[in-house]
Amino acid sequence: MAKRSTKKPCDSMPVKLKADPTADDFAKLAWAIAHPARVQIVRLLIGREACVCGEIVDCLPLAQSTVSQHLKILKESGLIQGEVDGPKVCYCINPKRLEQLKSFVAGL
Amino acid sequence: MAKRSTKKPCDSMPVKLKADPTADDFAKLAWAIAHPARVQIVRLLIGREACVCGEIVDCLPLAQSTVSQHLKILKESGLIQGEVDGPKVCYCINPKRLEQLKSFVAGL
DNA sequence: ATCGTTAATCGTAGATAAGCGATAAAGGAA
DNA sequence: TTCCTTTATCGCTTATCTACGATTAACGAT
Repeated sequence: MAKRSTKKPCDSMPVKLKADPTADDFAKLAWAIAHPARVQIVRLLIGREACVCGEIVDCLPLAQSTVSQHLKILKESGLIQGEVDGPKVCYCINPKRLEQLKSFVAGL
Repeated sequence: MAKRSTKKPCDSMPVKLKADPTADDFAKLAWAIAHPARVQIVRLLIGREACVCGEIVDCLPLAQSTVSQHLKILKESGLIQGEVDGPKVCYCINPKRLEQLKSFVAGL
């Protein structure tokens, strides 16, 4: 499978790849779902379209503060959004950002 | 956008989600590409189908030992494979594993 | 104003990641 | 054998993640 001496070196890109903003954003999105709890949160939100933070906490075997941190990470990636509703906060998926992630991966 | 009191609590899943092996594997794959350098390495390998480690080092603004660590992480995720070729090591994408990642994300 | 609920933040501890230089291991060449 | 090349690993430092309990902040209700 592996090509050996027949393969030329980095002809097309002999220079160092600069910090690729695309790769940075890709990695940022991948990082957001690079933890099982965050995968589950994202799936949960996709499945029910919106969910109050407390419900998410009830669905995970994690402390409230820990879930809150995961939600913060997901929010910072842009994958989810939180909307204050009185004393509660309702989280939902950001469809545009999700599509961005999908196209990144599909484009590999 | 956010549903409020009209949305019922976790009716469909009131119990804690157990450690979902699917989510674990998903997170593992996402983790592998959750770093810009690893995104670039994966793209590089997809684009040229195989590449000697030294070439990858030449393409990235990182020390050889650092690149080697990233390659190790990618290898552990199953996304890439390394094949020894004399003193060199030729890396290539594992298509099956890549497809797995794609279907995970597409299935979100 | 006070209480109760909800969620974010603080502080802390332990684990892990990221980066590098230096060294080791393995193979080819002289 | 002795070099030279190539890659993995070690040792180390710094920074970040993960998790938790406790506290704070914000809101509704009484």
